[in-house]
Amino acid sequence: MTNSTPYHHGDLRTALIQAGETVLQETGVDRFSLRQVARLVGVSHSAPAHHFGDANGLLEAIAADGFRRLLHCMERDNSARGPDPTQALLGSGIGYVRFAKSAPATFGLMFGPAKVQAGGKDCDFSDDLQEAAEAAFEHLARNIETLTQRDRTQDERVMQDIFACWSMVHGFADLLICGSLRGAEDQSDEDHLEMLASILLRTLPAPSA
Amino acid sequence: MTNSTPYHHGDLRTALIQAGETVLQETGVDRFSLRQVARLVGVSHSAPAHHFGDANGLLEAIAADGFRRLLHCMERDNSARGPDPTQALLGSGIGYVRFAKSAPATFGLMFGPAKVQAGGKDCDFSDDLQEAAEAAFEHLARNIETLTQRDRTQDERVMQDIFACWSMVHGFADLLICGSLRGAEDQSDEDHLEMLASILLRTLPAPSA
DNA sequence: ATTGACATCTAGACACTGTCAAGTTAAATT
DNA sequence: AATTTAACTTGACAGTGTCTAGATGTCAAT
Repeated sequence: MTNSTPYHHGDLRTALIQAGETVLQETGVDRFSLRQVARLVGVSHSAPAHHFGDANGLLEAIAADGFRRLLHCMERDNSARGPDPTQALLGSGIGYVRFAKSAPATFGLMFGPAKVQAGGKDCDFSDDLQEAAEAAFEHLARNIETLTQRDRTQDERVMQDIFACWSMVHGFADLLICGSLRGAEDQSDEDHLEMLASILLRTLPAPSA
Repeated sequence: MTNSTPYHHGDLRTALIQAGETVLQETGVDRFSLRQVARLVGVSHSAPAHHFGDANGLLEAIAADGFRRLLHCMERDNSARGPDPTQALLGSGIGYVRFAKSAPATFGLMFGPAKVQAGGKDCDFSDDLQEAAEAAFEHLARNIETLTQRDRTQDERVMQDIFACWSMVHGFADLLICGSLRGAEDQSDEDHLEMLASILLRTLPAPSA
């Protein structure tokens, strides 16, 4: 039945997430409105509440989706750089920044005020979020392990390497997004990524020959 | 005239900034409300608009104040570590993170969606913000210059050193705030700072002897 | 096929928000 | 002392999140 306005939207949940992300990018987090998302999809204003409960519920779902796409970006650029561990890790970092620039609002949401540990009544969304976030972390951790050829459960230094690398890439992405990297403003996107690569190379732990 | 409710609040502007920061920390950015700030100070709901115009105006003023306090924290821990350039720079980084943990909501605001380049009708607040932000940047830049004994206008590598150092410290602070540094969750605040110091030490450019 | 349980969505209401226009009061200027 | 100017209040409007109750479709069991 292809009625003009069917009572049951086929797959409202994912449609809301998609529309929500659109609204998020266009209007920013502060102007984000559940009702506007509902309007965009073409459902009543309180339909989203039934799927995501709270307004944060939708944002959490968007953030979880963001983490999955972040992981995808990292994996993509990681394997695009060939088998060398250093180059692969460099690729992951570049993918990280590339994603942040492609969806800055979502990126800010993912690492914004900690909604993860909020965990209200419905913890399933939070669980989904946490799972997606950890998957992205695992990708980075494994890459550093293969680079240093050490196990993070055996050697404490590996954890420090992970944090160091992650902090650098994340900070670079965040500062780039909010426009604080003044001197690099007039440069192109590729210049940014190249710069990240060069400063990352100096930070990366030397590969255990 | 110390009347109970004088018509003219002595110094409403700074009172609003102070109360605004309190509300920001307690309720988060999303639940931040101009009216609540006005209520807390004890003025009418539209009094803030007269001082800051937009709602973003107050947030910008809070952010500018945050940058000044950030600089203060950096300078404090910088000189507390003695004259050695490496130790001094380390202190600045520690001060950076210390501030971020003491006022996470303000910190998130400062590096959030770029309001700086918004620059609506009243650009004075934005100018103030930009000025305060650049002052903090200058502190870091000068410290790296004295460490490497190079001029950033003469040598391009200095700019890369600055970005590398800043990215690392900023990323560490941001990840720490949003609770993404899982392995370091059970540790105390001092442990966090110590860890930052050790991973920073490996990143910092070697002092030009 | 009918029934009833269930998930999905709508409609209306409430308190709250930001912002605008107009009015009121105090202070500063002349 | 009169008038301009700044500081603040009051009231109104549209928009928002969320709650409650009701309408509509779906599906399994009888």
